Amino acid sequence: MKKKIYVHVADDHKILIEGIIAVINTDKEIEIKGCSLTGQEVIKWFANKKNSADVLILDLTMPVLDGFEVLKHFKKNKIDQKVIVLSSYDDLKIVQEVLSLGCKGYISKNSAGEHIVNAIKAVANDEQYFSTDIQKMLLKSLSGQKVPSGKMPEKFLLDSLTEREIEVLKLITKQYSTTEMADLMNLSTNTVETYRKSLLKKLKVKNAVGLAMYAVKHKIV
Amino acid sequence: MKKKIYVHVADDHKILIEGIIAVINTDKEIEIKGCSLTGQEVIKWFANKKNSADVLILDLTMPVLDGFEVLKHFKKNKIDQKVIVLSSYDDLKIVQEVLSLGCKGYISKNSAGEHIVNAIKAVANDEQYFSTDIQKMLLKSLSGQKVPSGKMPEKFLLDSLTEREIEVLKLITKQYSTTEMADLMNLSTNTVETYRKSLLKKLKVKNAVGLAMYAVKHKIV
DNA sequence: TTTTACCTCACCAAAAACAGTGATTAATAT
DNA sequence: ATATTAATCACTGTTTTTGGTGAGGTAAAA
Repeated sequence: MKKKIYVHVADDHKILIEGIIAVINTDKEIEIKGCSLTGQEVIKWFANKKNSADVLILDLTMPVLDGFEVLKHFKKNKIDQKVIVLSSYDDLKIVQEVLSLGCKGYISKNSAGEHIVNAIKAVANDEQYFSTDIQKMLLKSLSGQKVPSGKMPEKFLLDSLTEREIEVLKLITKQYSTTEMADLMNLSTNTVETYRKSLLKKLKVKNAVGLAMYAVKHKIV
Repeated sequence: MKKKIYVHVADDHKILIEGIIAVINTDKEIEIKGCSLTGQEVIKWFANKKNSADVLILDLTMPVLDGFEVLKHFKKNKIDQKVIVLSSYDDLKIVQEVLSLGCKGYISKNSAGEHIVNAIKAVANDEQYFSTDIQKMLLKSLSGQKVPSGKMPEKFLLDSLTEREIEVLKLITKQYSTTEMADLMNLSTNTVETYRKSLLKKLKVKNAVGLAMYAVKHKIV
């Protein structure tokens, strides 16, 4: 019998935690050592010297403190905690961000539950682990290919807009047409259209209405 | 041995589905009869006469068609399907909305997994079921107390416009194109365009973005 | 120094939106 | 009985948006 692997699970949805526990319990080698519903709880739990876990399964979107904050906390305080991120986001930038923050594995929530068990074992054994969709994405980017942007938290989307794009976005919400904007900004209509297309792509919406709704939601207007 | 209860699960996150299945499998009385990842899949599944389920567990946020649209489809086509909504939203208006659309139970994703089993049994037995947090909220509102608004998607209500126009307006804010609306509402594109033009005239705006902004301004967003 | 990000513009093609006019039916109100 | 309103659809246009590809210049960063 190998040594047991102890795991801590953090996600704001209890039901998902229970699902993970159910999946993990099918494997005798792994044991749950506790779970948290917020990033704050995670940090508190690991701050207690009586607590420890070989692997932390970490969701990125949680109230109070999110997964990014937890990873930053570990890095800042030089706590060498093995972390597997379990997220519904599948954007390259997000993956790169958490990897730079020291996470050792990344599993998309869209992948099958068995992957969690494999990931835990790999990471506990000082390897890295990525679910197949994430693996493909990383390989693609390493081979220099462009990776289309995927689902990601909105705070990242906002940052990715340039000044000009935000200008155009504001004018769109004021019902300006492309020619009117080009006039006002002293640009060619082609240029304005380029920004328009770039906005659609970056914010992952279908049309100008989607842009307007996004702008409202994020108080850009 | 009682008669088995057959259940269909719809959620865009496979892992959550697996979690639910794991929880449900602890109870011999209940059996999974299929699952869907989008609202469109749900509708298609139930449209097939070979398929049926006593209870549908329904997420509200799904791609292609969301949970609201699924409930609307059932109501419109007078399909008497027992539905339990499983959502991360905990706003009173959302709960009222889905109840008015005929749903029989509402479980917050923050509640423990055992509730799902209880909910399924209750609803299969023609009762209603709400997780404790939702119950508290409903009681509070029934006793006339104000309920603070919780997490919710974008919703609104409007006057002076006809029902059909409001429907179209709602869909426009969701980035539907005219053909998509015509498809969904079983109308000709000409008709939908008529509503569109009528909206532009009545609300005195230039384009679809103006409509969307109006919708936002005159409602709860 | 090389790479990357941003701003700028062009050309092409298809899809969608916008504009106006008019018409039928059914229900409702006067 | 008649007028109004809502819902439905058609025909014919023009304008705008959307999608894709490509590319030059500049400034900052690695």
